[in-house]
Amino acid sequence: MREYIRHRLSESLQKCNFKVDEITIEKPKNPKFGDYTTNAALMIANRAGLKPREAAEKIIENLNYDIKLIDKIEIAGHGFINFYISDSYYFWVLNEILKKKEKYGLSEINKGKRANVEWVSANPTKPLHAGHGRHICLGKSISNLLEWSGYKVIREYYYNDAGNQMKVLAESVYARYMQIMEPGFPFPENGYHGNYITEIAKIIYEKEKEKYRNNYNESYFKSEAENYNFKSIKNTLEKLGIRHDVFFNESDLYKNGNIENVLKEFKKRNLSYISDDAVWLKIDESGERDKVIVKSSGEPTYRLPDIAYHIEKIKKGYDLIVDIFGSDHLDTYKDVLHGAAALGYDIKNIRVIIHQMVTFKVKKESNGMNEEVKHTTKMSGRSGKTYLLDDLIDEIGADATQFFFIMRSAPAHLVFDIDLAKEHSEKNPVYYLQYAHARICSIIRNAKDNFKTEYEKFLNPENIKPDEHLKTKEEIDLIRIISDFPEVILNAANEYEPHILISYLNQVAEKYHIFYHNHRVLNNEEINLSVSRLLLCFAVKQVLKNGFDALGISAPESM
RNA sequence: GCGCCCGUAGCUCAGCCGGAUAGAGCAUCAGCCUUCUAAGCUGAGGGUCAGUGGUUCGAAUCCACUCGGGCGUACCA
Repeated sequence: MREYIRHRLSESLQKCNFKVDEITIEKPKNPKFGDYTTNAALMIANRAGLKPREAAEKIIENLNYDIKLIDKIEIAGHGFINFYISDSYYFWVLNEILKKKEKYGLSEINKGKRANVEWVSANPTKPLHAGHGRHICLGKSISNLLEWSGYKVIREYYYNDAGNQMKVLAESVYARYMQIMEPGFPFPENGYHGNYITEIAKIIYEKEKEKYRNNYNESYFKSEAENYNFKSIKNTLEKLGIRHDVFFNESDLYKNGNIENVLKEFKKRNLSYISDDAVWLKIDESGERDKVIVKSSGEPTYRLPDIAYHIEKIKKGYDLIVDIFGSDHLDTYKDVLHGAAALGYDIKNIRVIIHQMVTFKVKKESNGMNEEVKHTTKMSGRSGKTYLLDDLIDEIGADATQFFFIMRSAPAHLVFDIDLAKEHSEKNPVYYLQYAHARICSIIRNAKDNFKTEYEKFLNPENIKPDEHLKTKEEIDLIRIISDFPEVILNAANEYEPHILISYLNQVAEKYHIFYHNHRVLNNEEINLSVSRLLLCFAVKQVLKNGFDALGISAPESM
């Protein structure tokens, strides 16, 4: 509809000889200003030497449009042109929803294109903690949204199984293993401290007893620890319904010589130099921002394999490559992109999403007083315990976890109110949405069980014309809002912002609850009205369901 | 110091590629269940859009500066 108006408008503008670079057509906040509005007249008035209202009149005179779609066009305010869309258009959309069902809202704009989304990519050195949640849930929803915009999405996990960290991990486990037999055995200075390390050591001891006592086998301890951690990570992801298509092993980059090749290329193009026995990558003229890519010890820093990895992704020819990072990785991705670009690779298809950190808020009852306790991302209080993502999911459920982590725009800091998320009541914003869906399911069940005639007509609605029966404000508002769904979901995908979809679905649920409160759906006396309302309910249910799918939350049949 | 992000109702946040009266949830207060789920609906109060200056028909939105907060600025990942 927006595009229709845009086309008609530019035709008219051409006829009037008005030149304008970009006309904006938007939905006014206030419904009394119509369904769509344009400021075209205000934009061109100055240049055309006309008053805005005069320009608006001229535009309308030359406007050619279908009166079946547009009821009326008005000039308002200083020179806004407001379009009022006819109800028959919205009833046509209602029919479309009922036809397209689970495909309603699926865009074809990116049909045939492939997108690679890489996220999570946590190192198998420790279990996922709650702070990881935002990253994980954002990536899940963004991947879904891209699918709704038409992409074939490849979900990828960059598996970082090389480098120094794994060595430290193995040594940490070995130390705990030894401590079972010799409590005084020294723990490595920069070792991993979590309880899970001790847990892994115990498992090894039970399996192998004293086989490795004073007989350190790095690769054995490494692989035991790695497997344990990765299993735990995958298990947590599984709870959130996340499955990756590709696990890309960092170590492969070493095995197949990619790292070395990239290093050679840098050298050949004079983009790197040696200083203090380390290899540095040139970033800019000043040299102040140059970064070490190979340490003096001969080991690469993480930047080098990251560059090689991104080059691999670019070579695969994706139409879109999405990287999702927390703000703590801010500087590194710039170096990585810079490195790839410096070697002549095209980085224009790479889109980097940076999200801010999370603060968790918990209210604790202590001594009868309410004490508000805030934890930061790392959630490592004095107790030494970290708050695991797993525990969060177990405590508040997968849907609330998903919802709360994506309910704010990525660049904004997020305060996660755990008590609110836990609340199984009207306070919890997740349930507001899901409840609307469950209510509809309940009505459909009721129809099936107690309104046989209506239900059969509903399944076979050939002779039912909803536009003859749905006349009230609540019904029309509802039809209007669900007709926006394709536009909104595409917008959320283009912006990589799931929260756009959340606020929209909130409006849908709100309109539905109002409708529900004011009108009874099933009614023995007015069969066709009941069936028409059933059809409307079904369409709303479909929009909610499709939206939940893109967000990554479930659509409960009952609550 | 430098780079990125944020500053909007008591709290958490939308709105930000300029548009008409700045919105939502929570919290507070007042109403609505013999009828398909009250996890719902209706109403009320609550604002110097951090500040100052600029750009223009018009600024929460764009620009500059100031003040606050977060993150980064490693031969850690």
